Amino acid sequence: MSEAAQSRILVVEDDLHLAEGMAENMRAEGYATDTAHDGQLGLEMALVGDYDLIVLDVMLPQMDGFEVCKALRAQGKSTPVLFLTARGDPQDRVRGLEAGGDDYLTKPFHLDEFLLRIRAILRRWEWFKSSLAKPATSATLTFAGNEANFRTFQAHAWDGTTHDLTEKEAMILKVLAEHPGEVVTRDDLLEKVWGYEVYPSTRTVDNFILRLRKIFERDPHEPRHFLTVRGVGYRFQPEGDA
Amino acid sequence: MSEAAQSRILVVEDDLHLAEGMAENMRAEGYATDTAHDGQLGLEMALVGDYDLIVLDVMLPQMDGFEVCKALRAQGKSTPVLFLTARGDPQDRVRGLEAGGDDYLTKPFHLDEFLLRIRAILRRWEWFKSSLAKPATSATLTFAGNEANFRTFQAHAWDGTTHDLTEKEAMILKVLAEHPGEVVTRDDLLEKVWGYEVYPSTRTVDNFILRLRKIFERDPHEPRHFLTVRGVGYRFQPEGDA
DNA sequence: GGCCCTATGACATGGCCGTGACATTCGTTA
DNA sequence: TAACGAATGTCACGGCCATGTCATAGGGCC
Repeated sequence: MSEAAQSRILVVEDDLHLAEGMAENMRAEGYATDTAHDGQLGLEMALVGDYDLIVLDVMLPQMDGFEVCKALRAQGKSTPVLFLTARGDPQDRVRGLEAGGDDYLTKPFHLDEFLLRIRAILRRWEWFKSSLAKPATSATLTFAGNEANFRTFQAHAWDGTTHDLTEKEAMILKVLAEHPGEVVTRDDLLEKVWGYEVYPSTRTVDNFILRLRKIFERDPHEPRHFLTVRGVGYRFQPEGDA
Repeated sequence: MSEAAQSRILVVEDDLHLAEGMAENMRAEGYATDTAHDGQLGLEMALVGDYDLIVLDVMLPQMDGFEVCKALRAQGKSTPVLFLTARGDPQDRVRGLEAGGDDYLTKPFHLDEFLLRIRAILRRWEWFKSSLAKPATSATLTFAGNEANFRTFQAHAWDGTTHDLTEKEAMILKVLAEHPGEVVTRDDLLEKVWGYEVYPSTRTVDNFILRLRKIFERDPHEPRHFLTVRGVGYRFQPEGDA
């Protein structure tokens, strides 16, 4: 598993045996895992480390899982949290969601299910999907006679042609569109679309910009909407000047 | 809650007070509820009535919940069952699943949690059944010379052939058809069709897409209606382009 | 026991994405 | 203003992974 895009997971669980077991299995799946055995330490690590997911036991020494999660959120950390709880306390699920958790699993659980949840949470484009959830408008981007639909992954260009967008194309377009007129760094794009600590070589991003230009620009060589800001990144300009 | 497609729920619980409390709350949520206070009666009602969900206490006079469930299944009833059990017996969950139950909740439980589970279980079938309930049109899907009837589970393909759809085939088709043109994730399909907490391995979904293509596509190798969006999911396109 | 439906694994395949090479443009300096 | 270096534009190739596809196993029901 030599994935460059290795997800970093923090396991906060006081049962050493269980913690190590989970960590082991996740490593086998290609995740990079750290463990903490009490809430206090867990919180510190979560705050400092740049994790993609935190697996958080509810019953913990020092500080229980809910508190850890709340503290995290209070500090502005939005790392996804998967709660683990012993069965028998039906309120846990509700409390977990209230505390800002993302998912919830009761012990004892099946390993398969555990890994499935993790995978589900880690999907890069959770943000992408969730951003489409509510306002119907946000699922669509319209500019200069172009129209891109993030739900259908289809785009209708100004010249009447229709294009199927790929996953990355759509995501990059969405990131840019979310900051109209602002410069978006390559690193911003990489982080949003590819995830933390993934740095495909530099040309990669350019290539996708290139493709977007080819689809949406009247003259790809003379871009009016996907502008380069030399040394910094790209800027999306919905209203092409005359 | 004036849903025309009101879900019918049977509560089998010997604690009269608790039973009435649950029924009350569910009614407030818009469900139609009946109650039975022992296993024997519960089983009879379950067999006769057309319920969408049965909430089944494990500890019951006459006949315990597991037996009721087993008997139900033996009679070919596949109504979803939510078990209620007093805390303390870790094996209950396993026994419940073995008996053919769908979910499991330990007493005492939080009302929110209870309703949450109910909603989750019902969601699976509710949408399917309710969509068939009223407008005759919605029970039928027509596209590109194909016609599928979700009430009869029969499909007439463009080439004149007739196919009997299986349960899963029909449900997957319906999920896709409800979001024409939109990309539907595998996870979406799994959740909608299989229900939460059930995650068949990845290839399963593909196989059903394959079968749908074989039935409805002129050239299954060159699909025009059941399109793949690599890395994301599938998209149903009623109007095949020329 | 036999049938139908579903789930799973193995293998083939095709497309997306990443990479590097080269061309080109921009900014900077003298 | 010309020249040089660096950043970006652009293209084409190839690997890898998601999907297509099939055959088979398992499970429930008759």
